[in-house]
Amino acid sequence: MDDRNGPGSAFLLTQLGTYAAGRFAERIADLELTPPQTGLLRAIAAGPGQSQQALATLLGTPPSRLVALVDGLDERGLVERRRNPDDRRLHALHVTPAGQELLGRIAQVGKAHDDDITGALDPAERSALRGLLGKLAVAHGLTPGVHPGYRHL
Amino acid sequence: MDDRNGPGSAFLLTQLGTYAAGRFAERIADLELTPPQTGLLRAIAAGPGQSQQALATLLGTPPSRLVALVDGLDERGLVERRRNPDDRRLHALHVTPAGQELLGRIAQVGKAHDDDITGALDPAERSALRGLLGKLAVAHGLTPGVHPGYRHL
DNA sequence: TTGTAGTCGTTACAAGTCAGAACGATTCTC
DNA sequence: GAGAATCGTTCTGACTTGTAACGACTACAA
Repeated sequence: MDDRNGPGSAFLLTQLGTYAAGRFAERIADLELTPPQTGLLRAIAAGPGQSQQALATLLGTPPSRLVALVDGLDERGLVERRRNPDDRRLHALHVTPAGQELLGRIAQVGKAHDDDITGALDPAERSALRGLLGKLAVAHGLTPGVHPGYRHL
Repeated sequence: MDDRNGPGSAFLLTQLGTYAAGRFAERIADLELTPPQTGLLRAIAAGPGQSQQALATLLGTPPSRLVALVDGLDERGLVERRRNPDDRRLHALHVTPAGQELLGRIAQVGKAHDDDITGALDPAERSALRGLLGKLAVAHGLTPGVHPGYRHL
């Protein structure tokens, strides 16, 4: 390969991305959450009252997957399915107080995770990296806060 | 969530990483290769004559998975299993001329992929990004050229 | 030498995950 | 009101993956 120049940025990006995803999964496992559950919980909190189908299209997952995910969060009392009185087919999803409290802990974990990943950089470098990554995310039209991982979430 | 500051670098990293991985998978699909096959082919080329078990531990995959992967490359004449005369249990893996030629095309695809991913940055920014990502990869002890994706490869 | 333990590659098996089709309940349209 | 369409759910089939057993072969010990 053309390793005379070392790996390209794209390769480093996927390498670091999967590494970071793995570390994050380990961290939130302490909260007994999987990455898909975490993403779903955040998506529900970001737009309360959304229907499952709306979330399915937003997250890019088949509706049948959402059922199991919502079930898991519902059974633990983190999320509620409220019947929409105007259209009783829809289930309006809301985060419970317990879910809100857990979101706070998720935020703490996310912060620690971020510090861990970028720990080798000084503040100026961190800021520069953040700017460059944000620029790329915008350029490729990535939805803020949503993973493009079709299979994982 | 703490989205008042926007997403952290770690989140952007996983988001861009999975996105880049998906785009790369699409590109090499034109060569009728999957990402795991591509990684394996490169690993064999990087260290010719290695045994399958050595590769399994290097890539972090169970040996039983390697069998199917090597089978796929072997059937297409890209890779050879040569019997090691000193220890006939081992299969020394080598890339065939056809495999070498395909590696050349993979390198071209990788270059185009890299330009695509970092296309929104000017040369100075690309260089800066490359430096920062390389620093992080070293800090986290990532093996050069090997994905930490336990499931994908 | 013989035999016993250990290693390598392979195969067989079981568990889990996922997408797509089919189904009831409900609503919209004509 | 009747039929088409929508939402959530369930069911089913295909696929993937790790673990465990198996045969071939080697290394070490008596």
